[in-house]
Amino acid sequence: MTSTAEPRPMRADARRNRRRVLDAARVAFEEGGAEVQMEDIARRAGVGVGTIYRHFPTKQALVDELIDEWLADGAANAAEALRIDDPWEGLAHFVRLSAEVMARNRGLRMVFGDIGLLFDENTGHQNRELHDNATRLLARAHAAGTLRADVGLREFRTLMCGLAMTVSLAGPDERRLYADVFLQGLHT
Amino acid sequence: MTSTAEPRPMRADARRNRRRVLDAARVAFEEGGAEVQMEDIARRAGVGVGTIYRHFPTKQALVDELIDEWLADGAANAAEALRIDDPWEGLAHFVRLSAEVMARNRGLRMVFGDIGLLFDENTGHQNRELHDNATRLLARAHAAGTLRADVGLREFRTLMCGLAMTVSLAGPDERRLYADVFLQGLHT
Amino acid sequence: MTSTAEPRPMRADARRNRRRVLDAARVAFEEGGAEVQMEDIARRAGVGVGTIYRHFPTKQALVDELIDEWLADGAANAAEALRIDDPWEGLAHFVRLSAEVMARNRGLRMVFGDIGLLFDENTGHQNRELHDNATRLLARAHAAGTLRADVGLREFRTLMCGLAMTVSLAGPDERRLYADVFLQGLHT
Amino acid sequence: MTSTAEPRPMRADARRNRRRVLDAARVAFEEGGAEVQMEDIARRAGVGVGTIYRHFPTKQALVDELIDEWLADGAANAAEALRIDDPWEGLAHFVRLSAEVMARNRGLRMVFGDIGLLFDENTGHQNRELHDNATRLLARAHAAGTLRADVGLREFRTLMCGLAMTVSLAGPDERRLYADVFLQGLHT
DNA sequence: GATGAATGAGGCTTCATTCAT
DNA sequence: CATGAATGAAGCCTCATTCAT
Repeated sequence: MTSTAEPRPMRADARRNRRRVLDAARVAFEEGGAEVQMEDIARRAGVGVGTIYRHFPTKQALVDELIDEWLADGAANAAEALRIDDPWEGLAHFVRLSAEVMARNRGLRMVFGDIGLLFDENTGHQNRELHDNATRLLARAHAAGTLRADVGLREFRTLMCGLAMTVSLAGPDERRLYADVFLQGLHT
Repeated sequence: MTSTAEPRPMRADARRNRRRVLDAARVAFEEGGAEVQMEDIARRAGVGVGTIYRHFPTKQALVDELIDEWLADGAANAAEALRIDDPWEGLAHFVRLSAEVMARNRGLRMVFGDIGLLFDENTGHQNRELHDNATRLLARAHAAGTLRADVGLREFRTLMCGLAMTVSLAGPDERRLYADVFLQGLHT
Repeated sequence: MTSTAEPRPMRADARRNRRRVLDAARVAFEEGGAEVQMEDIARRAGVGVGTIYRHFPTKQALVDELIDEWLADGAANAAEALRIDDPWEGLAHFVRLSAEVMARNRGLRMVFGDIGLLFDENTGHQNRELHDNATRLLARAHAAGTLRADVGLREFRTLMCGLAMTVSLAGPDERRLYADVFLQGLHT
Repeated sequence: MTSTAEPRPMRADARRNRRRVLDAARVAFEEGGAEVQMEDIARRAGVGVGTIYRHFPTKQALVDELIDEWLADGAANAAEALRIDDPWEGLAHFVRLSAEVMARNRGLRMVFGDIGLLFDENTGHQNRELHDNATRLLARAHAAGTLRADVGLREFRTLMCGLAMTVSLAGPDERRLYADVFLQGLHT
């Protein structure tokens, strides 16, 4: 919602604090699951709770911001994947990059329990760019005849939620295997 | 005081209430996620909170019971699958049946956020029979050369957690598709 | 309140249950302090909670009954003490017997925290006979000049509450010492 | 994070609130016995329940703090008494001062029902200074031949618990009498 | 009559959020 | 602006009492 009309440049230290809070929150959610408390996040960030509330009106708002960052990462990954000419390789690249992002954000998944909800129509979490890029990645693969025809955007998204679960349970060096199994499942 | 430590037959109405609580809890977790309140569960079950606590000392104990039932269902499914002679068909049957069980227990997944944790060494949730039967299902498929060699019990379990997430986001008629994609990913 | 007009003879087993409950309660209060639960008492008595409620409408009523028994014991002790001719020896005998009773009822003290309250005007716990006998015991000792003049019935009672505390903390073989110290303090 | 583990000076208002809570709790326990509720204490202190829990993690912790203050008062009284040269007068002074402290803390006694428990080995409530000073007070009196030889520290403590009960039932102007009777009982 | 399962008001405690310093 | 102390609604659980078996 802060697309244009920047209200105010924000002081350097304020921006730094904001960043620290977001990073601390991501780590905290990862270690503590859904029940991390604002005090924990504040302590990790090295600030007082009050400072968090200066930047985020609500705990939920803080979580929302993390999700938006997650989706933005996804959009960038999809864009990068589109630069690969081969349709299937592009899709595979996107899946592998996404596995990393999803693993890094495993804490968020635990907050919601249900990643799927994040991409739901009722939540405010849509990233147009991600949506568009993913659509094109799938379309190219469909056109090339390498992606199962019965897997559209909706199915792909649902399956990706499963992959998110899987990779978030796996160690860093296992993610590649799981991405491969996943991709094999999608191939015609 | 009953000499040989009989677990006591339990009055008919008590057993019925216990069952109602478990069923109500499953539904409640499904609709309300992890934060359902004991009062909610009680209301759905048509009993007072006290009755829940007579049967389950703790909210967690109630959840644990549901999980144990889940695993027991899994064990039974695996046993049924073993009765199918063809190794791959047996595995496929187990995966499809499991998709049903996992979908029915989607609420529990949300309670934990992390199903993987359930099968952790540190939690009390192991079902020996499920473990043994699954091991044999995989061994048969490996011997027949139909299952990817790099997918052992651990990997299978991790992947199943992903499938649990996927099917719990899907409608009843989509589960078959997701199970198929999953199985295709596992095949050599 | 059940002086005359016995409502009904009460069946033998009913009377026995009543007795068992009272005894179980005394022991339970002693071991568990004020927070013993009705279930505990029932278990110790070997009956169901319902049976307790058949005999005592309220937990408080059960406690009241125990207190009344305590006071009745005290009255009997005082009567016995009055049969000793020597005034001081009579008083001493009463104090020593009381030490036993108070020790046996230590649990009740913990229930109230404040034995003094038991003898308060606002509670229903007066035992006329105890009151009268104690008055006479003191009067005799005062007349003989062996009891401090500044210790009347009120003061004596207050001091006895202290002795109750002391002996309830002491082992069986220490009670005599504490009673002696107590008596020495009262002597002229 | 303050390198040398400073206990932190604590903000002025925080310290004041902590004090208010302790004082309110003392009064509340006195009036309401063991079953005072945290809400009551909070209301009396003019703070919210949360504030109590910021200072004391548990109701029990609050009680513990009051007990420690009680024992610290006792230790100071014993130290003061030791400055009196005459052994018996020193002991007498300690007993009289203690009567005041015990009366002021009558509520705490009711919380436990059993003060003796407070000085038990299993509770964390020992005050080394009180223990040492009391030991010396008794030793001096024993050496002077004015204190009964069969009353050691243990017996003295047990008897003091009785005095605590007595004075807490008495009005302010009666305490002196009860202390005198007590002392007379201890004298050779 | 006896039993123990069911009830539910009420207590202790937590934690997101607000506000004085 | 930053801090962390204060707030209080809300949740889990207990236990005296009631009631169906």
